Amino acid sequence: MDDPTPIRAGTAAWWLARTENADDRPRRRRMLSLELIADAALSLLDTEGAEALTMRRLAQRLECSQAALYRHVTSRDELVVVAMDRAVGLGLRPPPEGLGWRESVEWQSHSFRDFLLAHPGLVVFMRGTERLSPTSLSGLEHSIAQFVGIGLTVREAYATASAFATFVVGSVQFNLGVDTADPEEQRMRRRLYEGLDPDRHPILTAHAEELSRVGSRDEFEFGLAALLDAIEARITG
Amino acid sequence: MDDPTPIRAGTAAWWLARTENADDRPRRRRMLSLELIADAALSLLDTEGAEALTMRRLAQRLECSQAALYRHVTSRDELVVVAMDRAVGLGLRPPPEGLGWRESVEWQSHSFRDFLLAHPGLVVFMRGTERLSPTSLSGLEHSIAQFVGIGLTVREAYATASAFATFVVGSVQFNLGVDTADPEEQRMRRRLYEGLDPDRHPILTAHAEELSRVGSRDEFEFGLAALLDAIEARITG
DNA sequence: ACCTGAACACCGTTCAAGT
DNA sequence: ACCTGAACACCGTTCAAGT
Repeated sequence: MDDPTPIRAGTAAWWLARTENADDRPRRRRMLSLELIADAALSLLDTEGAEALTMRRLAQRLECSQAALYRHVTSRDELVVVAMDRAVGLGLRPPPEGLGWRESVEWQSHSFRDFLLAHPGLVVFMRGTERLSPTSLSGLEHSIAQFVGIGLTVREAYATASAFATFVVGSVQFNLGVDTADPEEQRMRRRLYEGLDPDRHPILTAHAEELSRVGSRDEFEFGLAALLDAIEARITG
Repeated sequence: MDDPTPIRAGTAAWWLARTENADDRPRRRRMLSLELIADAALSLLDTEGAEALTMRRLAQRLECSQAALYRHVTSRDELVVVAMDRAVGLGLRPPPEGLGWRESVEWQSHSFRDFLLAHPGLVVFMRGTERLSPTSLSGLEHSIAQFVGIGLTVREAYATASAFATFVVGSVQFNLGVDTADPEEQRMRRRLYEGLDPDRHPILTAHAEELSRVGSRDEFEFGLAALLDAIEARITG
């Protein structure tokens, strides 16, 4: 009696069905619960990395059978979305009181980035499917309100809030493969730049040493400052 | 006689070894080559999606055994990095002549984004490990030169070029899970917003219809304009 | 010298069979 | 009503055995 065309996890329809049915869902006491599974998934990601998130290892950690997991979750994809919803809840921290809008947005961006960097196992799974979760929507509402408060239209505020989220998550994601802060990686990078053909790469060869030390952090700071400047320009004139 | 501590694909050391040894590597005529494998991988990604990139299916497409692939590539990870290098080569198009710097950067950003959107299967695999490939480094040199030409320091130009790459790839990546342009998705999103608690979500409920139509495109345009404005501000003031 | 079949240790998911 | 063992159809990777 399952739905013949299953709804893909993370779509609006999926989150809609989830929030609408929240109250009628059976709430018997059980050993296993969706929350317990999602939290176990997050701790698995933290301790053993992204590749370790398998149904087998999760079941092992929860001391149940693999099949038992499918009682609370229809697929691994769905589990991932639910786990990311929880992760967002853990990562979003309210900024300290009394900051101006710029410092506040800056603080929140850094805070969420630091959270992602501290939990690299999560990052691969952040694909935007957690954006409509209750947790994310609370953050979104708050973020839009902040931007409307300084003079943006609702629509602008929404796009702006989304762009910040996209940039913060995106910049961590696009730098996952390689650790640019690692001195050994920097040394190798320098040798790579130095060894290029100077005719075809005049700048990279000439500034090999300096450029080998520029990393994902610099990229992030530049982009963040740019986004903040753009808002400032828009509201002042 | 293999290296006891294998070098991770995509690190500077890996690209270094690859470019330094390029000339001594045996160049016998073979049916199979690294380029052929990488291109087959890309076409597999295009026609069957990201999950279809397996060694088995690739071997099937190339009419060889799985084991034969490991003669040209030490692991699936390495294959992915090589394939992404080729993808970057396909995606980077030189801008039309005669554009100003702003229009040129804008054109390049849109052009690469459109490439990624047209080949969604690739995007998951863009994790920054292809940044040091010969193809990417050519693009980087060109991009830095462009920014130095309008007055940025070499270091700023490097961070700026990286931030653009990060933002373009990141924004596509963070919107992979859900198609915000799909009318059905928009309709569901509207219902989701409308159904929220108006006390806790005053803006989302009040502007549900308008906000349900804002998508990843708007995010991207806002962020791109912000980055461009920031450069403009830096060089004029 | 080059390639392959077959195996190994894993996956996600299902379902008849148990209690 | 709930849970599980065992199976199914897949993975990436290795290697003895072939030619």
